[in-house]
Amino acid sequence: MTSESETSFLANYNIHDFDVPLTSVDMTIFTIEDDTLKVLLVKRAQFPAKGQWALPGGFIDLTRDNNLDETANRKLREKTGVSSSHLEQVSTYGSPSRDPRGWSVTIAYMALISCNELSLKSDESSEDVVWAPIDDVRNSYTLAFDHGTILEDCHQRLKNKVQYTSLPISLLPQNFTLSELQRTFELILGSSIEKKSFRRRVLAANIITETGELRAGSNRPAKVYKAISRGKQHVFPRNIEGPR
Amino acid sequence: MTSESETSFLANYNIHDFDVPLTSVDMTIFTIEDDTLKVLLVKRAQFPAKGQWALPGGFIDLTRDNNLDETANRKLREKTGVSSSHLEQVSTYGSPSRDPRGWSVTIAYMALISCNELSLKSDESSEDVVWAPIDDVRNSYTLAFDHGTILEDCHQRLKNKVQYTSLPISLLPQNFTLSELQRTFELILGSSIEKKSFRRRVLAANIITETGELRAGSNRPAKVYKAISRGKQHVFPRNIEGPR
DNA sequence: GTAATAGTGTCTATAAGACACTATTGA
DNA sequence: TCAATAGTGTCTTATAGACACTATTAC
Repeated sequence: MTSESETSFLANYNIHDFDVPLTSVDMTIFTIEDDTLKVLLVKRAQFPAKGQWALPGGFIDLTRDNNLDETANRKLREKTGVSSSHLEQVSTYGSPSRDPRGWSVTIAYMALISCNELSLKSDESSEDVVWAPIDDVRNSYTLAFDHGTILEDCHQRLKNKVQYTSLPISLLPQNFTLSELQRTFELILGSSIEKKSFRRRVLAANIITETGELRAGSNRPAKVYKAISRGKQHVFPRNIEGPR
Repeated sequence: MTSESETSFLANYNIHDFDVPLTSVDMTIFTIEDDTLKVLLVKRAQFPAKGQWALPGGFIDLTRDNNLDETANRKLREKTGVSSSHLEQVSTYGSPSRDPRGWSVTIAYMALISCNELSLKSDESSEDVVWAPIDDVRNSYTLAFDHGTILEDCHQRLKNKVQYTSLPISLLPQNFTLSELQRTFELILGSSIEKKSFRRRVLAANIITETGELRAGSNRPAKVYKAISRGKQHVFPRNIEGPR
């Protein structure tokens, strides 16, 4: 496959002979806490944009990462301690002006995690880490670079996907009740869902199974379910329509 | 916004002090010709993978491109002469092994164009340019790098989108009949669509309008339509289901 | 007239929304 | 008993598939 002259071409090839953009990975990490959809923000401890809020992210480790998903997973682990969850590449952004260091490209990932399986970690790159309610970000946080746009695009992707996939299951702990799942869908969708429709739809899709346990309360106990294949998303052939 | 110390940080920052991946843009350009879905392939005139078939693409021009879409549009123009069409970012790929020059990232775009508005152009980077029928690629072409995977992912995206968007309109000339449009959907979908269902769906969506012309033939002439807003895709709330 | 393709009428099937209903718990 | 939430029965509505039907042209 590799001819003799290709070998010599490669021997003489030096990546630094050309101008290449800076390339990084940024993460929009969603969770649900206190009945609210939240996103992970870090206060940058280093230049550029030192002291500003931003999405967590960083450079590809060329010696360790074997692909972009590994970079994203590494970032997720560094900030949250979580290693598995729904991880999805959303979009890639590039321009000469989005970072003051020059032409830069960032691959944006969206991650969904259950808030009770994690422990937030600051590190040398961030002086503070918070779960910001998504609705507060626009008013209470000024995000560095084009992270406002990236966050909006990821949020929009999540809102779209709640309409035709089972994705929000990844925001819950392993075990959950149908009411909890419905509430999660409603939080993302921003409107209420009719209970019977929701249950029919989810149960007919054959993606969750009863654990046999019951969740007690001062009311009728709810059946506890878990995903049949955790992390896999079901695609429905029809959107949730919402109230008519 | 930019503090005094950030300014000095940037003055001392040299992108070449760090290892950064090679970054490129690759294009999967679809069209329909001879009642067949085809994809544009180029035979590489330069190392690496000289002489192999590949998707058209290349490096970001840091002095001219203002964002990644501009890079993709430039590549599209260089190869086909077309400047406007449906252009959509599909996915970004990165690994140390996908290009022999080292850790590399490529942003993959999908473009849909009408075959009668274009003229294929070879240039110094490609010794040959062809429209390859999508079904022949797997058997008759060995693609360089990971372009086989990229092509499959883009093709899958197109097949998914035909089920719930009006995207295939972008594969036709400005004017078209409903039968031509239906045929286009069927080619991508890989199965027949019931005529009445298709017409109801498309007409109810209010995305095309009669031009007033008729397409003559040795049969009843067909009404000629055009897109109301060319390039914009309609998203249907339900998938095409196909034959029961 | 026929062949061929354009275009319609209308029935059935599927899955969502609406909403009233029953069920089961703790206090 | 009541309050509260879990869970069901069943009617209506919207849109897709099936398929037979009519319409309009060239020859």
